Amino acid sequence: MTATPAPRVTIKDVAARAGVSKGAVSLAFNRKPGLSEATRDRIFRAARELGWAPSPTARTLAGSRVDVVGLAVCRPARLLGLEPFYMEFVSGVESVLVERSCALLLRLVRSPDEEVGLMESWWRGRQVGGSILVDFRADDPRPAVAGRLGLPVVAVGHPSLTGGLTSVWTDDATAVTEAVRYLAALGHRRIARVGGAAALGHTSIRTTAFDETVRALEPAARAWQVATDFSGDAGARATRSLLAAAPGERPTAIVYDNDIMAVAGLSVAAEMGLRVPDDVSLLAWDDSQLCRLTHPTLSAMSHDVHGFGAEVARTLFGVIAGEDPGSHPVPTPVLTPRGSTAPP
Amino acid sequence: MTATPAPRVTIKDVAARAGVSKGAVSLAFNRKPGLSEATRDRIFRAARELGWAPSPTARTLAGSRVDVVGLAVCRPARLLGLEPFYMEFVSGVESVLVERSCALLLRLVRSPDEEVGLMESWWRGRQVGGSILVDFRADDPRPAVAGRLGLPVVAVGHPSLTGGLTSVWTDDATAVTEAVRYLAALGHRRIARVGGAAALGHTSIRTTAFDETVRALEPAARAWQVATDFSGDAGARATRSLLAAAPGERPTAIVYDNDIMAVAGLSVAAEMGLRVPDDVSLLAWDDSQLCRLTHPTLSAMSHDVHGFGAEVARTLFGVIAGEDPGSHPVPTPVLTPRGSTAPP
DNA sequence: AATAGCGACTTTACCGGTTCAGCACGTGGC
DNA sequence: GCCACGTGCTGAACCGGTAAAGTCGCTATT
Repeated sequence: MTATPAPRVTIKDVAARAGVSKGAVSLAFNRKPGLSEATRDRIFRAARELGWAPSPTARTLAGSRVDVVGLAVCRPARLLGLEPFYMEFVSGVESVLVERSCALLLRLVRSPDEEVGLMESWWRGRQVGGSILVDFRADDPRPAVAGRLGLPVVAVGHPSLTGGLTSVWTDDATAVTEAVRYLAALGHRRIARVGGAAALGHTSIRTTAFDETVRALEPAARAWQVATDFSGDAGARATRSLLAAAPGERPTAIVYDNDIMAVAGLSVAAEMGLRVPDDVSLLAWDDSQLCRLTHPTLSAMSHDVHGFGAEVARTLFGVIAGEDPGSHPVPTPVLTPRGSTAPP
Repeated sequence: MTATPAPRVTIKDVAARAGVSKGAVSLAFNRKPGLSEATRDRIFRAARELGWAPSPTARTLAGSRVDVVGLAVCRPARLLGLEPFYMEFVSGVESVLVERSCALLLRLVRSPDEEVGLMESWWRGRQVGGSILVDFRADDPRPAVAGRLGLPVVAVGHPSLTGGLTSVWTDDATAVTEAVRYLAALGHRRIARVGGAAALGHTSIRTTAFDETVRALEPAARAWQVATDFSGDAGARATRSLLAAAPGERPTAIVYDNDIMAVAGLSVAAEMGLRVPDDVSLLAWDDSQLCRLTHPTLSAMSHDVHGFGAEVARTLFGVIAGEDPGSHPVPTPVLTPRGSTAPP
């Protein structure tokens, strides 16, 4: 690694080769007016010949835009690794960033406070030109912080949670309603839901929607809901306790807030000697490939997570460009019936 | 988002407040000698009062180190999301980076060529101070590129693959041998392996080790190996074709190269009416939480992926600091027997 | 007493771009 | 023939730091 000292080529070299000043090179590379076609061409040719590209660092320092967007994720790594959602989401974000040769700064944080600190230091230090905010909670401090700093952000979450920030969101309430209606249509009257982390805003939205839908559907129907931490273990525990009731008392259908927990639920059912879907129907959420790998395959509320990430990135560029705050719904998750749901 | 124009505070403000020159502030913040305790204290106090921290961008431009490390991953996003391995690995890397307030630049690329291009532009543009290289292939171009550029890197992979670069690796060959010996000790004589992507170096290492171990063990034993793309679907397909043979001909034990494929295999066995582990034993690799969520639970070759990532990051800092190339083995994956393996 | 040496800072020159005031030149109007 | 103006480009200042060379006062040496 004591290799070549790397022959750095700078704007000055390009300018010299093209026979112009570095100011001209700058103008050319920022597509600004004030240069003749001929000069512009000469500059680009010189740059190509020398294999030069403007240094993002210097550009940033000189006060123009920053080609990096930040994403801080606040969940234990153990869970993150398992949630197919995140990597898929990130890849969607990337797909748009790449087009604008923008990079993604990723950070796993351990607490919301740490995330707020990171927003501040990233922005103050001009490390990012904007940020993606996920996992909104009730009374989330981030909208205020972003506003105070003037940091361009897009919030992933329902507008009711994101305090006036530009948001991109899926209509969880409608999706929950659709899920419950589907199970009810199959004849289920005792429906349970294994929800995600109670502190997260979208979890409460789903919880409320679930409750209302079940109640509206039929006063006699019963609903249970359990909060978890999204982990498979928690999903297994929740399922076990739901299914431990007497046959006439226990739920005949369970909805899960992600697919990992649904997989765990499937295995708990097997372990307890219950057949899926004959004895109990299971419905997953997010619908990663995992849902098609189990036996039986898992019915799921599926949505295009990659596209979701892409939309978030596009929206962020809008915000950075100075667009007014707005609300950007993406398509509602759609029910994909497979082998784990059937009439009771 | 038209908020406060952000009152940037710079080294000059701190210097003024502490009554010194900005050079002195720089000395203080880089813990260099040449300042009295008293002055140093005054400077730090001033900085604290103003909430100032040095701008990484300016530091980078001024030619000192870059506090960013790069990681380009070249696999389809669809697969990445599913491999618990990656996020876990990333979180391990992060855990070390955070201590040095270093950031991780993550990029998903579509081809090895694109990755090489990225290495060059990252390094030329001083976007990263070093890089982590994963997924080595035969005749991988990256060692040469890194050498030519003088880019500090650490290669994740067996030294035989990483062309003299500093490497961090797990002893896959030994682990495969242990896995096979274990299955043989249980009494299995027809053992199959569902491997990963054939193009990857560590896949061939495992393939060779598997072959040799089985052959050495007992000339009469039979071994099958199938290459896949690591996806659950491919794992399912491979399992299906392995188990389609007549009862006396088909393998009684299958080793998988990751846990997703093992989960898929489990479901294929169920779908074909075979009991696990009575009719066929399954052994997973990587051992994420997923292995404990299935029914039966999956026996696995498990290793500390988080710790692996951390070691990689530590090693990278060593390389950046100028250490000579070296080989850093991390503990060999260890067999964790669970419910999916038993005598035939 | 002159000088060397050192500690504690300050000065100054970059790093690689962006930006803007200014300048030379050609053109059209009167 | 002179002036105003637009075009095309240059030069210098600046962004926020780092690093090497320079300054100054004081003690130790010869």
